[in-house]
Amino acid sequence: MSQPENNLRVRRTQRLLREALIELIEERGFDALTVGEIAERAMVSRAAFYRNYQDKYALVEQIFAEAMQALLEAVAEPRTAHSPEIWVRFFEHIAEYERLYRALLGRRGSPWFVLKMRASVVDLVKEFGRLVPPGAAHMYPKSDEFVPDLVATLFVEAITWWLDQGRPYPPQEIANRCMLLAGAIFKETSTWQ
Amino acid sequence: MSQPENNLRVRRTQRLLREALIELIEERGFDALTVGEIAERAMVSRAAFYRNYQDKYALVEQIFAEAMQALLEAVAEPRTAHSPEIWVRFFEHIAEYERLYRALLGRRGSPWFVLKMRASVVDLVKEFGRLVPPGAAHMYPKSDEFVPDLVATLFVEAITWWLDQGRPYPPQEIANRCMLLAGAIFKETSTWQ
DNA sequence: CGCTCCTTGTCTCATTTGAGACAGATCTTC
DNA sequence: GAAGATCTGTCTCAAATGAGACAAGGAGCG
Repeated sequence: MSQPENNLRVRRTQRLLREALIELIEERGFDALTVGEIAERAMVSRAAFYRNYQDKYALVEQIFAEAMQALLEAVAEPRTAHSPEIWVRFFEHIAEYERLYRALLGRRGSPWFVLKMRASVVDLVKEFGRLVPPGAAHMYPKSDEFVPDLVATLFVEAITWWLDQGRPYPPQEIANRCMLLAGAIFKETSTWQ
Repeated sequence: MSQPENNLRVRRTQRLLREALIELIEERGFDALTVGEIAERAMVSRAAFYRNYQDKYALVEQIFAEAMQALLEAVAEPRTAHSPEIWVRFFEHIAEYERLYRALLGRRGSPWFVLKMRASVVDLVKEFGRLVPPGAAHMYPKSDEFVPDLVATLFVEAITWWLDQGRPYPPQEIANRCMLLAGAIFKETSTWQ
């Protein structure tokens, strides 16, 4: 259902369905959509939809998974993998996929995505979190799940705000601001326990 | 090959091919394109291309024909069909299909389109030409093919200029200027013979 | 409750398509 | 001009899709 499929027809059908879904989320919101509507917009039969995806959630989940894949790749570039630079890459990725994230995280999306997004960012923060405030390594107890969660919430909130405002400043700057805020959280919580 | 086809797969294939062609004309110019390239961009097999079109010229011809159809419909709206207003509709249509006309008429297009476009506009001018300069009806000998041709050239040239400049002013104004110029031609040639 | 309307998920069969091979044309490059 | 590559246009067969029907399950409404 989601393994790498190299058949051209299958890839095309899935691409058309993905594009149709994003369009329709923008127009009417995810919750209001029916499978038939998505298929019609994609110029694909409803039967073909069900041959490719279990339901509309499976479709959006694939979209999401691919975006996360791309996000990881953007963030894990060798040269930047171990510097605060990764958060600039992070927001550059968001900007590149703006349409997708606006649709999924915005008003017409669903709280569901926000939760999934946050979960993904939590993983990122856990892996790269020590790099957030330059020089603040190991400042929070590694076993503590609360701090990464908090920082991830901050980042997701920042994304939606940033996109809603029409990206008032460049990735570099929003990344810096987020890092400063995250740094403050790190410093505060590092004195706990 | 171009009769109304209501099969969803056929319509989808043709739509994908049309979109791919426009994209590729923008990127590399019409002449440089191969059928295989167009098919690949469209995510359609080369075999499917040939099942739907004789060659790339047939494809672009269909695109062109559909645009002309839309142009005629835009121009022939009942309420405006018999007033100089049609030339405003004309440029509004151009603006709506800007991407298409830029691709076809611009540098990356082909002189071929310019000729086809001019031919279509000649027909328009012949049908509605008397409306160009308000009150200048019947000012040129109807059998004279030269004047409509000249005016059509003027209009096509105006289109490419207008689009290349990024549409410096609204359809209303470019239409007015063209009508004034056409009017001058009409007046001049009306004294001939 | 009962009724209607819509959506879902699944199925079958006809049809369009994709993959790939092919000969011949055309373009490149030496 | 010869050789190698690329493109064209056509073909075959397997595979994915489209049309349409179907039962089941809500959702809205009187």
